[in-house]
Amino acid sequence: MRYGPPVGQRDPITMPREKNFDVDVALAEAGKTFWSQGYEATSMLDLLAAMGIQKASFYDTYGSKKEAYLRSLQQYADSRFTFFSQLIDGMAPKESICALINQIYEECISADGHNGCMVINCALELAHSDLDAQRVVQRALEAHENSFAELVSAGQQVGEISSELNAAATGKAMLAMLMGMRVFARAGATPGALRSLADQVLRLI
Amino acid sequence: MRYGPPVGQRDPITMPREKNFDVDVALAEAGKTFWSQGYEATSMLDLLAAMGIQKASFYDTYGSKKEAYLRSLQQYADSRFTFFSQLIDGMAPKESICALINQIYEECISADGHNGCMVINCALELAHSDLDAQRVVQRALEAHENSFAELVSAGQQVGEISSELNAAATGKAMLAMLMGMRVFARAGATPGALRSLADQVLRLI
DNA sequence: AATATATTGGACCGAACGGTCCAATATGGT
DNA sequence: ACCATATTGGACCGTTCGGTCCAATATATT
Repeated sequence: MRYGPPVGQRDPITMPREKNFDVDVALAEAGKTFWSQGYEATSMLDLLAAMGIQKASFYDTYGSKKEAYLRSLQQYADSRFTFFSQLIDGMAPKESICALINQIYEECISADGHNGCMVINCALELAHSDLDAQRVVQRALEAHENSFAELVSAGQQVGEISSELNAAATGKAMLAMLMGMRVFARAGATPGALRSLADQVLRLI
Repeated sequence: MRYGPPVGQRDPITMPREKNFDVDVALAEAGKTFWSQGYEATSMLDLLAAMGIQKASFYDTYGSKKEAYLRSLQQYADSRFTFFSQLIDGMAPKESICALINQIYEECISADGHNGCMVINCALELAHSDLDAQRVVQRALEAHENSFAELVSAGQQVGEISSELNAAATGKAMLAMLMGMRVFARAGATPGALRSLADQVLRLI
């Protein structure tokens, strides 16, 4: 509590200088580096170079390397989920599933494809020992799993998908296979192998 | 203190003292540590404590941290492949596939299950930037993929599996789904979720 | 006993690590 | 002009990193 004169206290009338870098943009650049190299293998020098800011600005804004990592991971997960939702907006259930699979396939064979999925990378590197990371990963996987399950269920209701299937289990299975595909991609699989895998996912419905 | 004359020259007749630790056993202990923590997150202190040897012995025997990692990874891949081969020895094709899936499921829910598969862990952490690691990973994945494909093909020949299926693509798909299962396990999935995934793999044949 | 090697335990190395701190300076508001 | 803050660039910190080296000692063979 401060009872005396407002020495050193913020004056609501005079406003400070604003940040001249975009916090989210710089965070995204940090995320790309973490995504490609992993958490441990990324040094502060790597980060600052990618973000284009100085060390003091980094610690003022993000607190620590791990906090920045977790924030960038959450940002990645959120943006991917939003993107996927927009991608299938207005599509029929089965068409949506096909679109999602093809989108992931395209990403796998793209220039960044060998980086795999940042959530999966985190699942294996950090989520094993860091509970905060594990929470983010589990929520992200759960969200995608539920999306697939709901699409399967919706497809069953409109008659596009056999009602014999267990929608929840099938959704989980599709996600698992796509995760395997991401691992294959990061391990350096050929586009042909990845295309084959993408086609096989559809055999689950 | 050293008594007597200074260090003499090597005598090809007199034989040296033998190592009093088992090189492969110590390597396996190192492997367990790498498996659990990953390459970057494992320090030399971690390694030496797990292996029960001194730093000088380590560098005399294994050369460097990375060489030890690659050797332990190869040892892991070899021992797993041998174990799987023995597991299904004498079994029918489809029975073999079921046994392999159940074996992996059991490992996923075991005490070490949250460590996932060391080959997959390496695929995501090191194979991305280290060509030697990538070679080991790709050969291991290829071996398992071929095993599944051959089992599917054999199952087709004896009428256990529909001849409509593409054996190579199906084998790859099964491996991908099991890889996803391993990722789920390392991310902290429940036994029930993993059981569901194991059951879903069989829907591919 | 003599000799050759293995192992130990720790000192030591240069480099890199994540992180703190500060003086100088730039930039926004009133 | 004045003030509050943001940013810079770098010095600096203690720690840990992977790795080297060495003297002392243990263990094998001849």
